[in-house]
Amino acid sequence: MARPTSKDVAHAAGVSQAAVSLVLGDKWRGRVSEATAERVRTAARDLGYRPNLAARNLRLGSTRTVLLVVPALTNDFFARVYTGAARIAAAHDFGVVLYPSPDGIGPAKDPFASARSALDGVIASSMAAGALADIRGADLPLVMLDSDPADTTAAAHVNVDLADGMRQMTEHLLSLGHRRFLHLAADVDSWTFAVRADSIAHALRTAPDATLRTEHAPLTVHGARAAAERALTATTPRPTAVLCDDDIIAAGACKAVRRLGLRIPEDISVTGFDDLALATAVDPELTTIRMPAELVGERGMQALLHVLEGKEPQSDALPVELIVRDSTAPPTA
Amino acid sequence: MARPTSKDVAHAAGVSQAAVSLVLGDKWRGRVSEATAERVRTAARDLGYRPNLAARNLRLGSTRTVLLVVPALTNDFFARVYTGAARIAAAHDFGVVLYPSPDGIGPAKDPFASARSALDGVIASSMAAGALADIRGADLPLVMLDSDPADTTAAAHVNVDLADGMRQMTEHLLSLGHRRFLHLAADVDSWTFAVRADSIAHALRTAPDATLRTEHAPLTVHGARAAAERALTATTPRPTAVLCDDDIIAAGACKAVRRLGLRIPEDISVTGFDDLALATAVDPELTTIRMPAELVGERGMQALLHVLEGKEPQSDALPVELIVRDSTAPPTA
DNA sequence: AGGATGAAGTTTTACGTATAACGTCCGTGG
DNA sequence: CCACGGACGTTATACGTAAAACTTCATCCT
Repeated sequence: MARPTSKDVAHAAGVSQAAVSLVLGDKWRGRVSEATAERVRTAARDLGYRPNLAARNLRLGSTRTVLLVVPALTNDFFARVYTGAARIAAAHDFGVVLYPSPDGIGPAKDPFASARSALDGVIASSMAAGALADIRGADLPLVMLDSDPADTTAAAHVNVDLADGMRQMTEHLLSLGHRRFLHLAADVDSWTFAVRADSIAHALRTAPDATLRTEHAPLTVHGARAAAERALTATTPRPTAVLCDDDIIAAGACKAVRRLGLRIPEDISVTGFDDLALATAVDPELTTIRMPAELVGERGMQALLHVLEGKEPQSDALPVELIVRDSTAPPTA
Repeated sequence: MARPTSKDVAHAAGVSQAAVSLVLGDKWRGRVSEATAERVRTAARDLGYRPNLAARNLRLGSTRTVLLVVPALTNDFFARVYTGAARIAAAHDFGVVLYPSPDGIGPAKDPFASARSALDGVIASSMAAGALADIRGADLPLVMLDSDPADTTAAAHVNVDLADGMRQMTEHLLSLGHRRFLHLAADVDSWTFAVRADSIAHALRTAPDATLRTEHAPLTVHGARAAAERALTATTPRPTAVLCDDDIIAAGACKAVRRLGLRIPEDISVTGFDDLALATAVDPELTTIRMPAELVGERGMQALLHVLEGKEPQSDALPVELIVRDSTAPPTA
């Protein structure tokens, strides 16, 4: 038989469709007797009734579903953001649908083809500058995570104190005695990486004798390895510390250093960013900056829920933490 | 103003709502004049009209959306499966919604809370034995990837020739001269891992002098490291080759080997499985088995589309490939 | 006694879309 | 001169649900 509807349940229980809706919607205290309610419930169970979500969404004018747009799935930062967002959503009887932007960090082309469900709102994390055109056009409430706070198309922002993170990292290296730096910057035009570069430059002003070379690297281990190798061989005297925009880039940098026959951290210190699972999967384990990823997801969802309720959300910069592991040490030269 | 409906567009263009639906649905050849059609289109554009998906889904009785259930997001195998599935889906004007089972490889609790959009079907990848109860109860067409073909609740299966993969890997090590094996098995009751164990046992029958010890390890780098350390110190004489169920476990095993002061591959060979990004991010790069992950996603989606059209899908085992890198070598002892 | 109250339902309506069924006008062939 | 079929639309209806508005009947207070 075809999928049973509430009308079928009503017929089976000998009541009207409205009664079924009341009972199953748990809004029947004082409107339907306990006996009838029980009859409806068993009828529904016997028929295997599942409400038609499309009809409910149409009726209610809301789907209690939000879209989370992320640039990549292979990065567990986003997995943790999702976890946090989904937890808060579940507590408010909302669902989260995940849309990985197909080109990695790049334009999000028609995310609504991927999730044709009607949506109540959108959360976008760490997206590149012009990547959200389609989403903006949809006039849905938008919360941006880890993105330029100056972007006014978003109803709210949730950001991590990245500048403080890169400052802490740079000062960590300075205090170890490093003065010649290589910055392996992600080859992506996104706010989150621009902040890192600024912050390094700013932190180095306190050390006038420090030198900084910047090299751009793709967000893959092998691409980053090639870029690091290039930069390390081309720069004399050789840098003693490599600041990477990301743990993935750092993993590539480590491979490059070893390829050149050098040791980490004795000859060169390497630092990551994000504290991905990768950071402790490689040898040596990376000194890095831990992002409160789940908290970012939670705050993002809370902000969106506030927007949906018409309240004004507040946004503040969440703190990060410097995690010192085995990839940094004082320079020997 | 509130979101415009097709009725608003009709009013603006001076036609009936039906005409709007015909024009925008691209089903108007011979029913509406080109001039009127153009008027409707500009009116729709001016008002920023977007069709209400919930209403359309209700009317059509189909959402052209399928759910992809995966056990984890941090594993790029699943990211690639998604990519393949989404590509095929897009070509057929379908969307894919991703549901990461919250407990990693474990029970999928109410996936429909996560994607309350009505769904036309479900694809589930590599899920543990009893993890799909809720999905089965939803009486939606179900395609299973990388799962027990004997499970008859699925309308179709897409599998990779894992047995052949583990056979190739075992024979690779045998041909290098290894005889003392440690199998680091994933601590998960799922078909995909059961096959690996069987296949190793089967392949070792051709070498009567070979010994095999099996140790269970969690699917995390650190958990696997601990398990590997335990097994390697407890077994004498020490194994010369470690067969891991997964690249993540292999990464942990590598850390364990180095902690014991041994070298890879000179003292101990370590093998992975899946060819994740991690396999080439660690040092040495892992000898592993490459899975045709995107192809799995594509075939899965094709099978589901066939089921939805009432056709019978065919299922065959996709081939894998042995990738020899730097983590395996002949034993020196 | 008689209206007010409340329990236990039912009838009706609306959500926005897609499409089947139905009109209307006009040119044309017989 | 009239029936007939295309071109160009419109009107009406159904999808399944939630909830407002209404009915019915028994009880209770004054």
